[in-house]
Amino acid sequence: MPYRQTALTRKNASEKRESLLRAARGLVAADGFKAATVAAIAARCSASVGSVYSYFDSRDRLLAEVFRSAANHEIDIVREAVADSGQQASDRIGELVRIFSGRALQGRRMAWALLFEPVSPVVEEERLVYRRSYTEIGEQIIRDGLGRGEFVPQDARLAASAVMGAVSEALVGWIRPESPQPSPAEQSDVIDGIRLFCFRALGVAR
Amino acid sequence: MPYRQTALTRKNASEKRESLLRAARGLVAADGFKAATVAAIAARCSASVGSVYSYFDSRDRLLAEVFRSAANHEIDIVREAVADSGQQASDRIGELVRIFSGRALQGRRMAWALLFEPVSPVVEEERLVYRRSYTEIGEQIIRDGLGRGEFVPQDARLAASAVMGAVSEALVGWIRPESPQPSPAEQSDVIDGIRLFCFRALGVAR
DNA sequence: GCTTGTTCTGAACCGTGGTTCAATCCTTGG
DNA sequence: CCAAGGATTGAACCACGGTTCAGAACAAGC
Repeated sequence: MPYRQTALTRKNASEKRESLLRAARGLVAADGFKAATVAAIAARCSASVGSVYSYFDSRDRLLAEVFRSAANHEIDIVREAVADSGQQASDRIGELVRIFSGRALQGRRMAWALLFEPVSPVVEEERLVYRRSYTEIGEQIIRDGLGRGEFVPQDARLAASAVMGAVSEALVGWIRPESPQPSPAEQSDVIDGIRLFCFRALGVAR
Repeated sequence: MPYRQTALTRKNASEKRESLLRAARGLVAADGFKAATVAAIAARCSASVGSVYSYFDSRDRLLAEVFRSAANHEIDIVREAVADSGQQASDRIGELVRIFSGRALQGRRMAWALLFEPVSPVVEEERLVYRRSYTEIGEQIIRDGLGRGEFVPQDARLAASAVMGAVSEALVGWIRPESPQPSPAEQSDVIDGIRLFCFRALGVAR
């Protein structure tokens, strides 16, 4: 029974669809994609395994949708925070690093799921888009900064990748599910450390 | 039939063990850990599936051993290249980045397997050690450089992680199996770009 | 209430690849 | 040449979770 659009026949079809997505998202936020089995998702909605397949083609597509919505939510927040309203590019990069890291350290399980957890190729596809989005945001800011002579001349694309890599790697130790929640003091130390590292790397004029 | 030490009973037992490891390593180097199925490994040695289990407890342990030996080989090369013999710490970090990146761009499939390919938890354990080794090498050099006043004061551990992250992320696009082999010119551009990025980040006095 | 169409249910199915083990082959010592 | 024990073989087994689908439950129209 391939997935058909049922919104026209049942007025609460899309509502149930949403509810399944929310259930899956909850499971992912609590224990990662691995925990979001079809059975667990269905159970959370007091629905049956089979009914999930009336709303989604496959578990992979369902999870891809969960990934997309969670990722978009994150990206919107970051994009909002670094929107160009005339400040220094370095401040905008600083905000990018700060918001990204801060949210990751707050919602560690979800951050880990979005950034690092092994997932199926279909979901990995979404992750690629997600990472690229961040890199593009960074790249644009760096390009702006280069235009204003705020940064040392360099390849903006490479620099943006390297910044994202530096941030991710510096965070991964703190985000990994088996590691303990860092204290607020540790959190701000890490974030400040990364910010400064990135500022120096970009050659921010002081 | 759990794995027993057979070296005492068959003088070519350890030889066959080696041969299985070499076969597995070849498969990993060609197509990643995923391609190293027990059947494929056995076939490469004209051995049977079952006999693999006379030499190894499980596929996971076999692959963990493959990972360890390949990783140690890489690390030895890097360690050799950055051994302290009185140069500037910045040159040593430069070499670390150069050798690491150069080798990754050369043996892309193996680099991808060691750095990024999803693997079982048992093998992931080895990867953790592997990454930590690189970070520790970097950390030590940075610490030396800080002692000599070559770098701007900073947390050596964080800086080393960030450097490794920056390098990995800048490389991943070029290493990913589905991406095409970069030309020599592109390779040296990337490597030089990352080197400079890291130099700036560390605040190398110029 | 009956008919017809729609949704829901969950036990059975399936694909994959690691693992086992009884049968067989080989080697060694006498 | 013949045991006896270790090594080898590979088909059968198993675990796992996603997927299916025949039947049950339900809703709508008459």
